[in-house]
Amino acid sequence: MNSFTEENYLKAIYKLIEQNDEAVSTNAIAKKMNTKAASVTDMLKKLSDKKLIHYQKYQGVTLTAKGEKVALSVIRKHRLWEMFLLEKLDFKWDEVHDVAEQLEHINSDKLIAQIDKFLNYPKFDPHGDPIPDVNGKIQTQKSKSIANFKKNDVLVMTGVVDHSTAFLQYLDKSGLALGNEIKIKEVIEFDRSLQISINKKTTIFISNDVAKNILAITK
Amino acid sequence: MNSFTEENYLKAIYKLIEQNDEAVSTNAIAKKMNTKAASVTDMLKKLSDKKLIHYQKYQGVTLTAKGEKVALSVIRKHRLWEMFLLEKLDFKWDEVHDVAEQLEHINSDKLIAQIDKFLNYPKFDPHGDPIPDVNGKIQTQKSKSIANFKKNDVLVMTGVVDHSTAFLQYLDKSGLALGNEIKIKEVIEFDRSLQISINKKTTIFISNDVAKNILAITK
DNA sequence: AATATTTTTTAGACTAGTCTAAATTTATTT
DNA sequence: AAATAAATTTAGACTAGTCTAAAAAATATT
Repeated sequence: MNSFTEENYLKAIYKLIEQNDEAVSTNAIAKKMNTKAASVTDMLKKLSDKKLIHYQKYQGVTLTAKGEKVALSVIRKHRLWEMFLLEKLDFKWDEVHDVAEQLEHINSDKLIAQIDKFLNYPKFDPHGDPIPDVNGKIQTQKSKSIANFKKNDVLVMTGVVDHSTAFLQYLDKSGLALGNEIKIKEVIEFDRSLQISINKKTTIFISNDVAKNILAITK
Repeated sequence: MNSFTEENYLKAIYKLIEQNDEAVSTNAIAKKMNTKAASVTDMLKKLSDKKLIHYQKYQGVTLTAKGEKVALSVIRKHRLWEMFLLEKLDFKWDEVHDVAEQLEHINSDKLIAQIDKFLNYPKFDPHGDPIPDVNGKIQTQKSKSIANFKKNDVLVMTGVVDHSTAFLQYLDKSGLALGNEIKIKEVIEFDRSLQISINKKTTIFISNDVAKNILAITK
């Protein structure tokens, strides 16, 4: 078994690799983990001994298959617990992270399998981040503009193309935010404008111009 | 904040005090915690410094109000998590303990309040053990023979008076086990025999002699 | 009341994880 | 290609929790 600390290091390394797709430096890990480079070096030796990372002095690290599996398992647990807190226990987004950071280290295959089932096997969290399956497999799916989807598609908003204040204010006013569930209720043929529902509640109309600037993935 | 280990020591001390209602010895704690007396002594010093226990060398320990509060909070979390696993995630009794041992240390007031709410504020776990409330208050209730209850009472079976093999086999055959929910469906005036349902499923008849030998508390 | 036994504590050592400060290696600049 | 700067590692120390072995205190036995 791996300690909480080891799991946290592996998760941090995974996320850093994900960002730039190259070996990550001791300093980068230290920054992410809010610790000192010397402490990181110590841990890297240990993880290397356990065959969880590829590590050569001064050369940065990558994950071994074994290490990646552990990282993905932690990420899976984190995201499932976040979903659970949000959907079943009425947590707000800003309350979720700290608790999930603790829960992600609970060690019980059955527990996480049942939580997964309880949530009806979600593939993405409300951020649009994919939830790895039991085997660590990730549903990779590129965010697309919601103008590309069709009637009755259920999506999760993951980003925007236009980052102008004007546009963001418009989104805010319309009640659209990252992580929202968007369902395409109607596609108007004439001008490709959309009728969409947000989080199963409010329904709004948006022009094709706006739609093109909102990124989402299917839920 | 207290470490997992400190919480576990406090919980162990609480339970030992509960059993005999007197100061508990270093050895008793060592046995309960599966550790050595020397380790216990070290921890007792620490807990004493933190004003969580009353400790004088060679004299055994009791909990301070502060220490008892921590212990009760851990027990509350443990029992609520057990209920949650059993009732919401289809765990079996023997699968519950190890996971609850981990979950009881998760630190989030909101989380445990929501779990409590989700379970509809249970006062006893399926063992019949009381679940302390947020303030550490325990619903004390003595187990009584089910011959003492009346029609429509909903109970939790907590024990037996007669421990003979014959009786236990009879219980087993009847589907009666510790922790079962028993509802008094009917009390026959004539011979004080009972019609009871077990876990909302099977309904059986038992004689007053049998009823006198089954202990339970109201749910 | 003296001796033996049991219980508890102390002393010193070990592991996991962290730190500071110094040394070493790599990268950058001139 | 030297010199300087930045990144990384090593050395040694610290805390939390644990252990074994030995010492001290309390309890039981004769």
